[in-house]
Amino acid sequence: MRLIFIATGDIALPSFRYLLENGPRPLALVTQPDKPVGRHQVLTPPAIKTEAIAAGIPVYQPETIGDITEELAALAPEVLVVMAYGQILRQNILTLASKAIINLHASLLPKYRGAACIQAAIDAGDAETGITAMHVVRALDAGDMIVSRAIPIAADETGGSLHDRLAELSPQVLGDALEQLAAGTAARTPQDDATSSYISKLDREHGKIDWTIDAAAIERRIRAYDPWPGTYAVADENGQPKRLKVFPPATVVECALAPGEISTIGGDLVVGCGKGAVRLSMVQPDGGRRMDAGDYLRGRKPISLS
RNA sequence: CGCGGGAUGGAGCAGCCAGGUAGCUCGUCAGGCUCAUAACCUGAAGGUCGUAGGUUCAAAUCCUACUCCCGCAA
Repeated sequence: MRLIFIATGDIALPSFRYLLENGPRPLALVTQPDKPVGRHQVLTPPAIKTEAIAAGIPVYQPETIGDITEELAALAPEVLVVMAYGQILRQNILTLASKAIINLHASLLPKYRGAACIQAAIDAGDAETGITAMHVVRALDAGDMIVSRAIPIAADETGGSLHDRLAELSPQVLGDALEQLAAGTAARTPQDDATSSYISKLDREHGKIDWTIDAAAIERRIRAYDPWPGTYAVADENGQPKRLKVFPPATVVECALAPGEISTIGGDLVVGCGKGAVRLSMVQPDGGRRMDAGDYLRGRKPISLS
């Protein structure tokens, strides 16, 4: 089967490797241009590009994928596989493949269409999530579903750990979908728009903790948003507002504290929430490195969090 | 050179602006007290104050350069 792989995010790496090892070998990889990364803005290629080059797969990095429509058409692809590419595909790309254009999405659709689907599943307290393979249509993540697989979400699951486990699950879903497409037995299950939800892209500001909500919800969010976009509070250190990043694990405890009020009993940092309280174990103050909450309390003297 | 914060015994910090004995909260070790303790008391060990220069009678502190860590922005 003639296949072109379109992906940027690391979540697509295991699926790409799967194709390299088990076939069909991709005719080409389309990925986003190298981007400046980190404090020094070093131009960095996507990891998947590096692997493609090592494997001798041709790589395209157009600013807009529509720019290389002709080059891709010349490869006469039967199937396009898209995963975490980061660009909306135009109509002329959608009709490029003779057989199908499919997308691997990290949720059990129709739940959590959109970018932050992994975080959303943890944040909502879902018992399971998964990978769905579906046909790509013009509406984002709304195409008919081919096949999906689910995995349970652990009690201490973080966005990072779930991302990695879903990445490892993806090749199985991809394999299933390709096999069914080749055999002509692929399902086309329409998504129920009534039960769908859309999750927009997250940025750091989404990580500001609202201490007026339920402690259990805060604990889930701390896990869901780790490592991206991360969660933080604003600590009042003698009248100076200081940003305090918060990392898992956090635990829900019974403690009568007002939202944002802190207790340091026993060396722990316990923060009051709208309902209940959370004990934070790992934090990172402004200008400092990540440390135990107890260490933080030893040197800094926060009055409250907001 | 995108903007900013930081480097001080094992941990987290103060001291720096107005140079003059290395400090705080812990930890570690030894002893004491207690039915008991992440409790309390007593004592001890442990620091080239990131690196290299400079100014000075004298530098953690002032000046210059460098290294490393971190946040923001992307």
